[in-house]
Amino acid sequence: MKALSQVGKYGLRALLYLVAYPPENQYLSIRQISDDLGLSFHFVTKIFRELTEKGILLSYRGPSGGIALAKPAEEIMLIDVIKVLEGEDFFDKCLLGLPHCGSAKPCPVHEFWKEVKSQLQENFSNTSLALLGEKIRTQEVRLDE
Amino acid sequence: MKALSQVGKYGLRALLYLVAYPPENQYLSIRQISDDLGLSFHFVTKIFRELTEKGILLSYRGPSGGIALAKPAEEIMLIDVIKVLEGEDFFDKCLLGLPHCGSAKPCPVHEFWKEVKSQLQENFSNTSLALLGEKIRTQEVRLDE
DNA sequence: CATATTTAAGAGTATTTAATCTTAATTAGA
DNA sequence: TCTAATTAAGATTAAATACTCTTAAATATG
Repeated sequence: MKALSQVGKYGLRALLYLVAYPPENQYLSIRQISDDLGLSFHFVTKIFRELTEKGILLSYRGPSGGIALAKPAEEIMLIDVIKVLEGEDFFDKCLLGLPHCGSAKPCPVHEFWKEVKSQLQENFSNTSLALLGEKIRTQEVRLDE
Repeated sequence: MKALSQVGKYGLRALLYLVAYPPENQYLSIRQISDDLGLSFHFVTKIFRELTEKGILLSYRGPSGGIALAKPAEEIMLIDVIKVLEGEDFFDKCLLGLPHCGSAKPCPVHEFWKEVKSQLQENFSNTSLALLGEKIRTQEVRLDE
């Protein structure tokens, strides 16, 4: 199941890299992230621009410039990132693509799909980048490969 | 969340149409299904060919030809259809696209995503086309729009 | 002020997915 | 046997997504 686009996958991985390995009091360069994760520098740059415009990242140009979190990682929830990268309507879509599907005109799998989306949304709403960053640092989970 | 491709969405809708409104002892033409659901005849034909090759449908050419279920609708589970239309690995993919993600090398959202996929897989495994067809016939749910 | 380093912006290209079109094969019925 | 109705097969086109490239703007440092 391909739930996320490449933008979503790469963006989330690159962002988590920053959260897991933040430079102290300074910016982290996109080049280091993209090289370390084996992602396209230009593609990551484009994705980060979106995150910067939407207030999740700060960016700074010039030598020793780069990007940084705009807020403490404790205050950024996974759902905020997903909604920027995949669109605000990420959790609103009918599994069969029916535009008027809803409680009034449910599609054949509406009720069940609603529950799945709700579970996802709740989890993403309660998971901070800080939590995931910590799991990465302690090597409980991995960001590469 | 775009869980299914157009092939999956159209294919499932078209198949459910057949299940909900089966002609007695005969084939249903693809033209009637695609016209009624407002889908491309050629696209649906291509999708049905796949379902025929994989043993979910029977097809018959010539006048009063068309397609029919290869087995009783009670014996066809949603998961069988999804796996044909979206690939056998539909439930095996890492949310972040990491090829080696698994219990040995989990990605940051592995555990949670595993549960979501498992819930989906279980539901799809326990839902027969017959059940959904009945819901459509009784207008408890809808296939159009 | 010159240069190197970095992100910003957007144009351009490639790949994948979606959809359409054309022709062939099959079959029923007049 | 002819014609119309139907699916099969695959070529072709269109659109969306995924990248890549080039140039501009900002800024630190010598």
